[in-house]
Amino acid sequence: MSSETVKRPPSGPRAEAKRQAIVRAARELFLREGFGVGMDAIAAEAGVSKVTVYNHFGSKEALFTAVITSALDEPLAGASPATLEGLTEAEDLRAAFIDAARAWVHAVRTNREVAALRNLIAAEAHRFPELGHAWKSHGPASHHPAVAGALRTLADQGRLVIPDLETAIIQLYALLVFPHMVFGSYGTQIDDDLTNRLVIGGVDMFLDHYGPNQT
Amino acid sequence: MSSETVKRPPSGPRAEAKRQAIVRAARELFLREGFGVGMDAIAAEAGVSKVTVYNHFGSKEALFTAVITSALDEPLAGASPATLEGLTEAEDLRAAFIDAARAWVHAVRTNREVAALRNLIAAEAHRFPELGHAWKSHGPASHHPAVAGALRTLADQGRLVIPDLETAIIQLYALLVFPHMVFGSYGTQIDDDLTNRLVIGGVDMFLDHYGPNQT
DNA sequence: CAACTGAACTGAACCGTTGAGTTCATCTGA
DNA sequence: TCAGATGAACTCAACGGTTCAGTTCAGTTG
Repeated sequence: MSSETVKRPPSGPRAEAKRQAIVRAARELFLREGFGVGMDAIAAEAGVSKVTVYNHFGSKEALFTAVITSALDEPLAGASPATLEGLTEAEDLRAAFIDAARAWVHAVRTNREVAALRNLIAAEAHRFPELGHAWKSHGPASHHPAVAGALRTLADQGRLVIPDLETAIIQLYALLVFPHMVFGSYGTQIDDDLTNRLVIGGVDMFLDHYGPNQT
Repeated sequence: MSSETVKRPPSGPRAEAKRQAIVRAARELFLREGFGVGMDAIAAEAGVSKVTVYNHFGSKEALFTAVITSALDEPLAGASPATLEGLTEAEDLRAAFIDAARAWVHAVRTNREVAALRNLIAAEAHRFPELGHAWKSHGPASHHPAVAGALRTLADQGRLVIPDLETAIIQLYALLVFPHMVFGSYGTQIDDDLTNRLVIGGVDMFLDHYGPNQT
């Protein structure tokens, strides 16, 4: 009888290179054209034979999930945790807050791919139910704890008065990053000037409300 | 020569009923299954022959745009403009503000279909470029002027101090409705209790910052 | 009321295309 | 040598859209 080779993904150094090229091309095309893009197009974009694609990933759906999961681990959070940490020991809280907010907003604004990914997943969620969960857990929840920790520390230091931490966190997100996410999903972008005013105004509003001077 | 009948959509009482049934079924299936759903399925769901569908709408794309545009005119804004108007002549500004905000948030939260529609359009935007524009103009921009008017009036009355109206409007949206839109597009919903805290906290934060007592 | 009319509807078969996935003989490079 | 890559040709199913012969139904006429 024959050698009974069950279909397994190829391994080896060159195989890995091809694999990366395929994922990269697939990601780009999925993002640009949606899930409806053809496998031939993906193979061509990757500079690879269609058969090779099917040797690595057994199906289009498997390739799609591979793209999503790989994209999930990669660009997480940007530089936000570092600046968030520095917040608790800053001398000028408002200035440090504005700096951190600016970096954070910049990360959200430039990563247009993240928004596109979210739309893709939402649109194709019915075909990949388990992907929604993976996305949600890797989404904003990832550096959510960092923000929570920073706010709690500031409250413990007496520099902020936060009666309801959960609400405060969402409000902070809302004032700083949600506008860019919402407008982005509408296809429009907030210009630099308005972005700046939103950062400063948002921070001032937040500190105005939760600062120790006020009730 | 022959009767030269150019293809025109059927008219008459019975035709109109069928047409509505088709649009309703198509909307439901597009929302649930995405644009990839088959015309046969839509016809079946509408209790109608596929030919009838093609007699009314010449193509799948035409049907899709019909669904979108019909959905655009229908549930607009809810009851927000009325409550917004009452704001400028309310005795207790905070209480009236909270009432208005609650109604507004409720409208956004219950209309889960609106969010799903937005995702659909975003996902299929490359196939229907003109639809994105129609959506944007009918989206939040529709009662945006009402909010702007109310805030301006309150500022003129001296009950609010708003140096930057554009920023203030976005902040109001951000504090009250954006959280529900963002979470909704992630597939999760904000529970009633947190919703309530966000409404009250958001209004307090806004009034705290823009009220005449503060700078 | 019965017969007629014509537009709208039906059901099923059908066509052409597209796209996922496979097969296979052949090439390539460590 | 041999696993992995290649390309071209192929299968198969789904889907958009059409055709057609026959049916429903609202309204009109005698």
